Amino acid sequence: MAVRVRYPPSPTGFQHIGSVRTALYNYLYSRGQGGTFVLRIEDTDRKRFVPEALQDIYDTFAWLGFHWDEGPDKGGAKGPYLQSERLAIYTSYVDELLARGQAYRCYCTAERLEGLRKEQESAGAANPSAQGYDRHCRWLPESERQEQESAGTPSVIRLAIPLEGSTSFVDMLLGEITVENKSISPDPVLIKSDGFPTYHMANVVDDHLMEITHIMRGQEWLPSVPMHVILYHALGWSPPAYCHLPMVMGKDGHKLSKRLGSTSIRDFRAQGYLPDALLNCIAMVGWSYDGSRELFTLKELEELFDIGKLNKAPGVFDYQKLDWFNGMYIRAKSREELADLIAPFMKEAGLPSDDRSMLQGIAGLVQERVKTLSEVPGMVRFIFEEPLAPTRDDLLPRKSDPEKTVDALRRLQALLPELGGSPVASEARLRALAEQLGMKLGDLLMPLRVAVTGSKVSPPLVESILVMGVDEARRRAARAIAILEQR
RNA sequence: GGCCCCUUCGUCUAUCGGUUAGGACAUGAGAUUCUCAAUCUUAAAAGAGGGGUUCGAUUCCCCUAGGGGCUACCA
Repeated sequence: MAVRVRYPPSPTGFQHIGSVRTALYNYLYSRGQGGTFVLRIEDTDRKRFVPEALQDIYDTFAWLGFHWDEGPDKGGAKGPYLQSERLAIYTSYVDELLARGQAYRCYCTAERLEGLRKEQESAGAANPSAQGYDRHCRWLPESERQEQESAGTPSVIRLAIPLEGSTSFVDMLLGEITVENKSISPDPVLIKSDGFPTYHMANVVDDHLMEITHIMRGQEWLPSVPMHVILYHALGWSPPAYCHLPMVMGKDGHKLSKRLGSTSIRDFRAQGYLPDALLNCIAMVGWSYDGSRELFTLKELEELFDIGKLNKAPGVFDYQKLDWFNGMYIRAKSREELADLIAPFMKEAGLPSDDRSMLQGIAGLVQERVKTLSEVPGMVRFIFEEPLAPTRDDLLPRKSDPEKTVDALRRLQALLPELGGSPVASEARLRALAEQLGMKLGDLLMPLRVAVTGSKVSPPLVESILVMGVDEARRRAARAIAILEQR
């Protein structure tokens, strides 16, 4: 049977590291198996729906560069792929369950449920097992049921979980798992009072109707599997294969959340991470190829991904490692590619971003010393905006007299117009000057570096000057000389 | 509280009974270098604890501990 997997986000927040990893593994598995990858939007919670989040799903995966074969934007034979457009389907199946007595209407009010919860909390250890709904309406006499119906009391529909026995299933990663029916959430809601299905109902019905063969998702779903299995059986279906992935956690050891710094993909994008780097890094949390190789393109991952190499233990997403990955990918780009990537960040920072040869020059300046694209403007701002006037202290190397430094700066200033062409040739001329003065090139250049860049730390000076233009560099050198000559 | 899952360097991981327990990030030291980076070399760094099984356990089983998840008319 052809493999069909799905990624079912709910549009309640932005796509983040954890959700994208789940999507990625599903995608990779579908590619490796020659299967189909389906996107299904689980928008059954009207209160939490945020339209921006829906758009974010499309934007994120377009940027990351992998896509589904069937989905709301793409169509497909098993649609619609928006759960809010499938309401009639869910009700028809729940009617069957109702008719067979496998589900029942519950008229309990939110207040009663709340009171029940409080009661159970205070009962504490005295009543260890029975937590959750007390199944009050499951045993409602027919007369009372009629009464509620004619009174028009709002109701939900609950699944009647078997009171005895146990339910088991096999997880591809975790093996066989068996749970006592007694410990399954007592009679979960299938249809809410607003007529929308809950996740439990919708995902079971849709996975079956969409002929999903494998469910790959985070381990936080593990506890609800027995209940889903019961639902499948109640509907006369058999469940798909399960594979529960280890969770991705933040540095605090908890499930990734907004508060721990940015985890949303759009934020990483804004900070100047490259999609390939991010994907590569995400893929390595919970899966590894052989423990030594860790640089992979999407294409390679598609071929190499293997469920057997998944890890069972949850993993912490390492931001420092992401920086390293990003640096590797930035360095692997060509000047031209990097120039294109840099342009929007220059523009965003209010710096020139249209001159391609200039951008390529900048790419050369920063390529080996930047971890994210957003660092670029700060690193090259001095090229476009004259830095604050340096102080004497900054200009004067330790243990060096002002006269010598001024003299060196003068010589440099005079030499500047002759620079040009290749950085190598320019550097050779400066090296010759240093030799002539009996100085090390580094010592000769430091005052000029401060004069030109405003800092002792900068991209390579010679190349920077060439990008900036020698005239501007001369002006700044002159300014530095003036500062040193002030008494 | 109950149920479920997990447990190798600080972090991501390799090992599918026999290894000096390997790699990577981060960290320290050194080399190189026009500063900073990048690059190269190098150092330190791990099998939670206790029982078994076995000629032999990081590896298989059990217990304990620790961590995480779930326990909604959210997904």
